[in-house]
Amino acid sequence: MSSAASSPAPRRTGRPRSPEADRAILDATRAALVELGWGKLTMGDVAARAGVAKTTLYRRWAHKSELVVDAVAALFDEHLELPDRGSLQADIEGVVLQFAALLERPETKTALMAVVAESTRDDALRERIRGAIVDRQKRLVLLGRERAQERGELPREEDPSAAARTADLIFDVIAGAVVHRTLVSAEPVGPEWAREFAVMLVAGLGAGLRR
Amino acid sequence: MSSAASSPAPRRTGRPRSPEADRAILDATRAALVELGWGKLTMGDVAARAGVAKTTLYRRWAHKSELVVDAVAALFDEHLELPDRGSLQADIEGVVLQFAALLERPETKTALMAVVAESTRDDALRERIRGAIVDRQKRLVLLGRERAQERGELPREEDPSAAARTADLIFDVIAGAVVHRTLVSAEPVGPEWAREFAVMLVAGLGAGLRR
DNA sequence: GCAGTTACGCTACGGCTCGTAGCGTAAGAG
DNA sequence: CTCTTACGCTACGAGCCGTAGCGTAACTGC
Repeated sequence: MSSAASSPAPRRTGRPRSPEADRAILDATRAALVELGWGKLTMGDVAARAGVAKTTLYRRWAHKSELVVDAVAALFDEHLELPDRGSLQADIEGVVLQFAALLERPETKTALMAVVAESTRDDALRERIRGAIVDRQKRLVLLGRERAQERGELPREEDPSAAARTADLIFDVIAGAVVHRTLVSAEPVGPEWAREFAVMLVAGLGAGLRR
Repeated sequence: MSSAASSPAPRRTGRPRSPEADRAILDATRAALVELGWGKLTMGDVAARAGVAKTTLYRRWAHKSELVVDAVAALFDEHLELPDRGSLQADIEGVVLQFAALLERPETKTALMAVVAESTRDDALRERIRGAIVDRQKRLVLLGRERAQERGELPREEDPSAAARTADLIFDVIAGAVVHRTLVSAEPVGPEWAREFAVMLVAGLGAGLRR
């Protein structure tokens, strides 16, 4: 969650913000993304769908991109997890298929790249994306590595900074490959692709760390 | 090149389109991307910068996204090549650094994700991006693999469809990782990162194909 | 209860961008 | 020298943005 404000004062006096309006707006945003896509989505349209005044919308989100980040982040919260599938390769295949399924959704597909594009010129937006989406994905990588180390599939790296760099590398490789395959190459990510990718990555990790 | 029209009839009668205007518009587009970014770039502004009437602009490009694709594609033409660096790993490092340098440019950084985002709802735009940008990148992958096979670093795959799938996989991994690192993680791609990435990928390729 | 504070819905607005139309003029082709 | 197309210019309706102003609703603290 953590819609708009959660910083210092949780607001103690006056009429509280309506949680129904929050939900209605985020739902309406996702519906609008599906029907119209990022480019044609307008604040006025979202407000109308949500049965809410436009001013109510602007009280919560200053810009379209922030609203969309929050709307999409909820999907990531719901649909990203990493059950133990028994091996590093199986875990990678699982998370790849899960992430790909998220990107196949029309809401996510049209919105994710757009907000990332805007974030290249907006530091606050980039931080919002990081906190709401990216960091949660990265946690899966850290968890998967921890499990693999417990299984003895990956060595434990002593140098913490090197370990962090490796985790970042793995994260960029996994997330980047899935995003590129789905959105740039516009090809589906099926079980075969996930398998081939995971095979390659596991082999690369083993060799790279065995140096 | 291949700016706007190159389809059937190269237009034989009447006043020809001004090549100076073409160049001026594309230059102005890149300049506007640097100063304003994708989001605030407007057709009117580009026309003014180029010293050209807005109507002249709309005669060539129907939408902002198509104009920007052509403007950015020229950069890819100029700055992407694959000199033989002697080994597969060195070739990968080289192309990664080259691609990353392109993505670090403010024009490219702000524009590339934006047009890809729009292309998820616009098939014509996706084809334009593919022809102007993606296919040229992919050629480097094919060239690099060919060289590696001549050096004996990679086996030759008999099944052509499997070979094509492998090439697509490699392409998505390389391009995706660099894009994700640069635009989502917002971390620089330096020689160390390129080395670690290339080491991992080469190891993964060797093992994956050795099955 | 009652005052204080904040959220809400509604309306209206100026400002900006879009994409097009209409005109007179410029530049090549036959 | 005519035909055809490109060009610059101006003007325009349409749509969206983000805000202001108002009266009303909801909740807190005295």
